[in-house]
Amino acid sequence: MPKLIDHARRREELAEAAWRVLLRDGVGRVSVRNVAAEAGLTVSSLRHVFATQDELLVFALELVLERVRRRVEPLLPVTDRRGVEAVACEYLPLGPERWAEMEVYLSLFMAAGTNPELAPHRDHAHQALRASCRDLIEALDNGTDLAADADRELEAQRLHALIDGLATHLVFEGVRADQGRARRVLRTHLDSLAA
Amino acid sequence: MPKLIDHARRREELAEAAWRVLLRDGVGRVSVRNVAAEAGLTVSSLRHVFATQDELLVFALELVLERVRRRVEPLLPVTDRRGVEAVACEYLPLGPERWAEMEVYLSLFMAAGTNPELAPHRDHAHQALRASCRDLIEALDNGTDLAADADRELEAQRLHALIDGLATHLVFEGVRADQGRARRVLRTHLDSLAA
DNA sequence: ATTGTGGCAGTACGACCGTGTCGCTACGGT
DNA sequence: ACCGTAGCGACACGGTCGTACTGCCACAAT
Repeated sequence: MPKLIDHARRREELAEAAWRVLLRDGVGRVSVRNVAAEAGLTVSSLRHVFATQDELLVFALELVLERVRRRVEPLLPVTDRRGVEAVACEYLPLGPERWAEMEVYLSLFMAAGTNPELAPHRDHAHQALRASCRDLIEALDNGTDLAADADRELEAQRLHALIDGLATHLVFEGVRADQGRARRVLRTHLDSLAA
Repeated sequence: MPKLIDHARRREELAEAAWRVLLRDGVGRVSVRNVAAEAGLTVSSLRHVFATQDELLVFALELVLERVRRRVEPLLPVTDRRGVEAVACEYLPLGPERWAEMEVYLSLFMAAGTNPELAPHRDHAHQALRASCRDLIEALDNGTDLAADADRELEAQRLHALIDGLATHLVFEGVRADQGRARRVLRTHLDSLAA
């Protein structure tokens, strides 16, 4: 065997290079050439690790999802109102790094509309966030922070939509959007569920 | 003067051809060549009307916004709870045609992140929808359908986020998403504002 | 010392891109 | 009847794209 490479590490390096290209030049410029150049490698090296462009895009999306999972996991299981807010806030792009992740996430989500390779990963992430919202509503219910007559499934969908809407707005409004405002909207929403 | 063309009409035809290309092949395939072919014209004809690709994209976005304005305008001014729900529902992509418009809208919004020509139009549309949500909350207030201690501006932002979140979910979930569900979530939200 | 192979560089191919430019054609204004 | 010009067809230029392919090189295994 000749020189060996840490494949997992290189995959992450290339995916992060893909993020930077996407953030700087848009999802349409995420080509194997541009990403390889951004990572300081040749196209051949990139294609040793990602045989096709789609593999690269899929991994770049999965890396975003994994980063979010990694942040949320230590906060589980959620038992009280405070925990619900902590997890929900984790889904919002608060801070430049998470803002960048959200931009990548949204761009690849839109790209999944016409990219069959991306679509299953988008759907899985969408359903996972929906399930997480169900858990959050469930936690509020156990903690008596949810009105007795509330429709749990419907409230999970409402929370899911609100989180994605707030996140989308933060992306649209740029890195320097008012993040405290988004937090306050989320807090108000959670408060209103108890009434 | 030689043969004359209805410019306004042709601009709309070309913009709708651009929509079809975007929906079928993705925003990355909205090139002057593809759009011209979709409209059954030559590139030269297209470029007689839209000198550059950016002009075409901007007009395609503006056409979406104008269609929405045209639908909402006859519902104004909003005075009661019923009117609020009618206008808010108009912002959701209920039905295949509006679903397509929303997909175009979202795609071009994301593209605006790295396209300076598109960015002002995105910002204007974003602020216009925010203003409309403010009006809706105001209407609820006048009709005593808003809790007395509610923060109007914050509630406008919450409604805005919920609408965009629901709309985004309907786009993600495809044309055959459960639109009645989205309606029910919206109704529940408006109901909750009175409590 | 030989050898097989992972890693990487370079090049090539065919396709598509935005845009500029030239020239023809047909028709409205005179 | 003539003329200018809007409309449009065609082509070229320089660029980027994904991907395939060849060949070199260093090093682990033998």
